[in-house]
Amino acid sequence: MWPAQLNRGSIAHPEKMKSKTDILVHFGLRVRELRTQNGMSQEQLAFKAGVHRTYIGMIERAEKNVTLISIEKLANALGVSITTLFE
Amino acid sequence: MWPAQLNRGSIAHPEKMKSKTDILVHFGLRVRELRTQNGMSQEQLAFKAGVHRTYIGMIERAEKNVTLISIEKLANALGVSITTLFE
DNA sequence: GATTATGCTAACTATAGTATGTGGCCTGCT
DNA sequence: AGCAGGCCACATACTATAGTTAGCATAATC
Repeated sequence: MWPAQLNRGSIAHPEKMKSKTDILVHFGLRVRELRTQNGMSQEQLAFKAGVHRTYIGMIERAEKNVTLISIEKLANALGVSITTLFE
Repeated sequence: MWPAQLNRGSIAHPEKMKSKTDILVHFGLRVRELRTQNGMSQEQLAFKAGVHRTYIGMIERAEKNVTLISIEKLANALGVSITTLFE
């Protein structure tokens, strides 16, 4: 269930609060889902993906707007294609 | 034809040259393909996606490592899902 | 020539990603 | 009870760069 399949602006946040964008939330949840399915800790995934260990947590908590190169690294570490990562 | 479907490291670049990562190259080409299919100029796509016009050119030339939020903006502006953008 | 579209340069602000360290929770063992 | 290990969240601070801006150059078409 991806943002593109939801109404736009389905999550309302006052401007004064730190916004958690839909796409980041869903991406983070998907990463966590696949990671735990693979029986990996955040640290193991971080090592395998070649990113910092704290960064995985930030991604899963939708705290960072991850870049395409990092998306690919995560997909590869999780053993899936990028499209699978967004399904 | 995506990097995940190719051998890793298929593009060899000397370290002294600025590296054009596979995923960025393919993403840029895909964006340009869909943009031109839609009959849009870079400026029109930029306006529709809510990014700067020069940035579209940089993306298409694989000069920038685009973030997830910008990927979503581009997908929406091109009228496709993110998975379609990576097919 | 003019117009449209794109490429390029330089500089800027905001933030992605890194790094280190601490603290809390849970589980299992003695 | 205490202890150790595993796991994760969080705070702080840093470097590299994403994305923006303004202006000029180039290319293609009429």
